[in-house]
Amino acid sequence: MAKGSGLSFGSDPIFFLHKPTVINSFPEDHSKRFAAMDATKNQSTTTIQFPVNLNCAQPDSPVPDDEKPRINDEMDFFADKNRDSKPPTTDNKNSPYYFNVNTGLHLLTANTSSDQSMVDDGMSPPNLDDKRVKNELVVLQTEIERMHAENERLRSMLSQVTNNYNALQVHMVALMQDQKAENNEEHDQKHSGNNNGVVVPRQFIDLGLAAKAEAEEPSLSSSEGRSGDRSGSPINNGEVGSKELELRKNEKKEYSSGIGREESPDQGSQWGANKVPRLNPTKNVDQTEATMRKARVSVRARSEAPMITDGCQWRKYGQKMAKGNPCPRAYYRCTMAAGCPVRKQVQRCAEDRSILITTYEGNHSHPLPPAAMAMASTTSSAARMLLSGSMPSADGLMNSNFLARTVLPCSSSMATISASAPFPTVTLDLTQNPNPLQFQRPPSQFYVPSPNPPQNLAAAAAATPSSLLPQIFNQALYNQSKFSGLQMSQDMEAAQLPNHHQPSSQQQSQQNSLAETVSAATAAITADPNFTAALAAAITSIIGGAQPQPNSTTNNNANTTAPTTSNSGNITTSNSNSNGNNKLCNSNFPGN
DNA sequence: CGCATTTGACCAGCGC
DNA sequence: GCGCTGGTCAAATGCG
Repeated sequence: MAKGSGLSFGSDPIFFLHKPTVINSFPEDHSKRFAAMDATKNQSTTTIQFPVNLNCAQPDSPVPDDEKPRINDEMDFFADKNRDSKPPTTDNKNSPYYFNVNTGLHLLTANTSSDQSMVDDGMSPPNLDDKRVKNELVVLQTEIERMHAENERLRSMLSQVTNNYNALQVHMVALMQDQKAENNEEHDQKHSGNNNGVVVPRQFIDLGLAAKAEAEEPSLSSSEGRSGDRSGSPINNGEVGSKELELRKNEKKEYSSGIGREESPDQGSQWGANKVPRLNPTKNVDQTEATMRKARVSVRARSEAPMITDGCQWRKYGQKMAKGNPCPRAYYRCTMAAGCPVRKQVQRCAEDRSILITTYEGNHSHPLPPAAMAMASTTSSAARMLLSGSMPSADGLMNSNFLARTVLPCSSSMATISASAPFPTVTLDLTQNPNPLQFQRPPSQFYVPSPNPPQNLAAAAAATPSSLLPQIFNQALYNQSKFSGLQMSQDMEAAQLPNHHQPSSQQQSQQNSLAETVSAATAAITADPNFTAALAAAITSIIGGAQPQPNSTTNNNANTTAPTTSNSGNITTSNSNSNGNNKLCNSNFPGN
């Protein structure tokens, strides 16, 4: 089996393996060994689907002797059906042409039916022709170069697929949004008398649904009085920045006077929108549904850094002491674009302060750098799956499994989905290796066991010092080689979903594969920001996408606004004020 | 001086 | 109604 990684595009076989029957191109005794091996079946052609390897040897790197083909390397040789030229020999012009995926070396084989003499005894030394050997060397050189080009082509193809995947996500979200909006409009016309026919412009959604859910909330359909809302539509981002202060003041007045607060939780106050009535049976169904849509994605990762690097820029707007945790909770909002509704909370785990808990809510309304895209894709996908399921029900459980195994396959052993909280939360626990204890979870949480422990790249990355980075990537590569099998199981699970939730099988397998890659990348990135840059670069090379923006991944503090001055390791909790509320840490970041 | 952070105040939801 | 809690605001402060 090839030792490198492989990537399968869906179920379509790309390369086929044919066992060579006659070897006449290697000066060593490999030809003899291959011939002996195939003497009894030299007419057979075994066709095995096999993924193409994207990490073949570089053309100008010498091939050590121990990497030259061995007898058990037979599986490493691929018939290259895409080659556009035949080797310059006359007796094998109709033969399949093989290359070793590990070394880049090629085997030339004779026609199996016309060159029987070379395989009969299997022990005689090869009849080497110096001229032919030279020719073969030239061919090898050419082929190595060709493979390099092919490698680049495949990378480009994969990059294209990645882009298509993201585009599909956006498109699907848009379609779902349109459909939902139509339903809401019908509903509003039936049940709301204060709409006045005002149609609120739909907000642009980047990757996820949470912001979409905001737009879908019936309350926004009656937000006429909030037209000056600072959140506005992200489409108008350019205006938001200059008028934000004024709008905030106006909003504050409305906020204080209670105008529209209940009915129009604005996007900019998305986190604050949590203050809208929680799961209250006395409220109408739409409000409950809207509440359920305010999904959060929480990431638990071991990190000494004050904040995990997710590729986005954040501005701290508050810090509070939370009940039951001596570590303060910090509140951040995304500042990569004015009006971006995404917020996050950062807090140390009370039980284990080496664990950093980052909770995201909302979806970015602006383009993201690749590093941020990984996180956004994972979190928004998690939220999407969460929102699409009816959690307390059996169906919800099923969908939750589907979530963890499709959207979050790499961290499926650490994915918890809480339906008991006022707002559904997906928790990605990147701090633990899979073990039986992981099942000791509160009954209110659905815990998703790992179907494939080797996929726990996240846990490996989280628990692994940076010195073991190569192993992480080896695992990632190994993980990629599992794609075909994963897709199969995922497709089987997908079959349980209603038809209208299913993309085409090709789209699904494509999305699943890429989602896994993205999830793996995200997990690795979030696990330890100390080697984020290396991870991001390597992951990017794996998925063949654009290189991360230099300042988005190489310096944790350069692209975030995380405090950098309070790394003393001390935790200082101030005394509570008069009502015991709003305890604030004095110049202490929650991560310390 | 501009920007980010800090931090006291404020508000809403919830439980009693 | 009251107190507790979570979340946010915005003036004050710090920093480059």
